[in-house]
Amino acid sequence: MVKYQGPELDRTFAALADPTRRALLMQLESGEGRSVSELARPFAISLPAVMKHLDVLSDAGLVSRIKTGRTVTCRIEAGPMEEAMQWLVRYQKFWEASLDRLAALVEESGE
Amino acid sequence: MVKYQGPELDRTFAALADPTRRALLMQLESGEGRSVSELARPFAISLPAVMKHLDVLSDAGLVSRIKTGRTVTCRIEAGPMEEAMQWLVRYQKFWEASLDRLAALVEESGE
DNA sequence: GCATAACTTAACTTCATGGTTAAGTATCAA
DNA sequence: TTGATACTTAACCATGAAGTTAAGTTATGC
Repeated sequence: MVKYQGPELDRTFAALADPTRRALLMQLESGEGRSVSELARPFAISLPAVMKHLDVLSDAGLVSRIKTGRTVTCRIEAGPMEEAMQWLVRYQKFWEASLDRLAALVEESGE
Repeated sequence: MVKYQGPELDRTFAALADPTRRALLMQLESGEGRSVSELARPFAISLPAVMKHLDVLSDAGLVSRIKTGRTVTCRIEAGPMEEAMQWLVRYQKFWEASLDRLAALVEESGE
């Protein structure tokens, strides 16, 4: 019973492929919500450009937005990252020589 | 001393965002090398199209190619995936409530 | 040496992405 | 009620990504 996770993984990895979007997620790392303009402030690009990045992130399910009055609060939604990580874990054996305990433990518990 | 890992992560995540490329990597999962045409066979797309995907994968450092005579043997290089995974790990706390052993084990061994 | 197999390169098409500016819609504050 | 704040939408542009077909190289095998 394997979930059909193709398109979701596509969107997740694609969303994470952009440095601006990763920076946006990093701003949300504290777990506290932030407004769109607050998120946009550190960047040199226009507000609409940031909005598009937020669209990509929420299409990928990585960010949720709630409007309260005129401000929109963004929050991180890490669920899709879990799938991405599980995809990567399958290849861990290939770098585990240079890796620490993590690989060993996963391997150990895997079977 | 944090490595400047932006562009590498860009390329890694971008390479993983395509289902054809993920399928190519999955074919290399056994660890044994495979020729280009062997890799291309399962796909409905043309050989040059597959070649371009292999270019993206090797630009991202995820695949190495060695030419022997007229055949090119491809092998998986998982190094860059480790960085990607380490990036994702920072967000693990956001989904760990709903996660299985993996999270628990990583957490346990992590500190 | 000649045909075929295994790639590679080139030229082209189409569509998505990431950016812009300009104008539009709410909402809040005075 | 008017003006500023906070976001949204629209229209546009340049670039790059993913595919195609066609032609070009370079080995092998007979």
